[in-house]
Amino acid sequence: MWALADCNSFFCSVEKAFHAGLEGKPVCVLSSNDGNIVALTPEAKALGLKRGDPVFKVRDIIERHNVRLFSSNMRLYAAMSKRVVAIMRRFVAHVEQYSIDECFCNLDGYEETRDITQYMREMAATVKLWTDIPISIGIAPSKTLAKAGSKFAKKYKGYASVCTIDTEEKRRKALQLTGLADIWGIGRSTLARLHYHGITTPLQFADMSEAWVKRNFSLPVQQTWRELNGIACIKTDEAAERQSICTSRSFGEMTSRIEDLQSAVASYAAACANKLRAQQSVAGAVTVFVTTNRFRDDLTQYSNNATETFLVHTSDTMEITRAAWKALRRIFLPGIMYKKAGVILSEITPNDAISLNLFDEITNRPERMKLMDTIDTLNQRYGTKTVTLAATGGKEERWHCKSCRRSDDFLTDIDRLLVVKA
DNA sequence: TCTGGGGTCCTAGGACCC
DNA sequence: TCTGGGGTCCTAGGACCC
Repeated sequence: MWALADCNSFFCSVEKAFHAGLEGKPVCVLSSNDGNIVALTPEAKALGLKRGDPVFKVRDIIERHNVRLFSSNMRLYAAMSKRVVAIMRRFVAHVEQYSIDECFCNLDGYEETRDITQYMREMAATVKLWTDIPISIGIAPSKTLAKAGSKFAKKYKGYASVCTIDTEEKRRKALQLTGLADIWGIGRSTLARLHYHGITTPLQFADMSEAWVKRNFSLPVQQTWRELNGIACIKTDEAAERQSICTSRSFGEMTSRIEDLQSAVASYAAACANKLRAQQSVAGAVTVFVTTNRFRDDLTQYSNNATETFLVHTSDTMEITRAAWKALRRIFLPGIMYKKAGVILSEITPNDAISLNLFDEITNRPERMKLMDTIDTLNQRYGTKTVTLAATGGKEERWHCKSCRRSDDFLTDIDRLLVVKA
């Protein structure tokens, strides 16, 4: 059996944990530049707000109902996520973290010694008590069914945080009552095709013959069909190392200056290189992309990307930045108002597998690796921007994201510890 | 005026090989 | 004049997820 533990309105719940008086209030967390709603509480949903809504379009609802807004602070959410997962691991040996706010817990073997529904309720209560984060848990023989179960647990108080689908009767009932679009693995396009075939509920879909599903759909949809029939076949075991690493941002203000793009690209390249070194890997290629604001039909639209490859795989910030700038120069056009840029590292391999190259132009690799180590250590100890390349620009660049409602780094910055007055 | 960021996997089609 | 069959690899784009 699998349990899927999902944090309720995770980003909002984290903010609520650090800002008193928000219980039962509508709260939203916004994307970078405070552009869109990316997370919201049930109270905010009840006002008609939706995930993805541009803030400026729903400004009147927000003001009328005094919705509390926060800029997203991913560092804070990641730190809280770590704590939540650590608590889950106290209860279950085999936990697969699936996303920042979801974990699959393998309950095989636990059934024999205890009531797993009660056990998961205990886990949820502990997470809530120790972190203030509410979670909902679904238990079922497959991950897809467990996810469906967690939605019931979230929706109906009666489940007391845990919904278990462990009989054929419960499975059929759950599939009858779940929306087809809410099933994990069924997106917009599959939904449309299922509708075309007259299928409107997950139960109808699950009851089709396997041959029919194979004839009409691709592998992932076939897997979903089997999972809905209680046959576990989806593997999520975290591939610890990413195959690509991307950092991209929309700018606070559009710009046509190559100097702005250069400092933005240098910052993103450095962020990518940090993530790369953190997972002890090296990359074989770097891609830079730039785009204009696709919502402005009054401006010339342009988007392009270019890739530079490395003779020797690397995680060296200076080398990656240099290559990223070279790629940028290849695609930069003057007179264009740019809105966004990004850097992607690919061809990622573990850094113990670096192969030497006869034509390598860098002769002091060991020293440069040591320099990177030192910089990483300094930045870990004294804050992420303590040592950077001058190329990343100053503290106040016009292209920097606007996020005026950002919470402090309560969990990762010693100077930002919450002060409690009792 | 203001519209997110970061991933994975699959598949179809082209290029190339014999 | 007739113009095959089987395979691999790569890539772009689609679909999906959070």
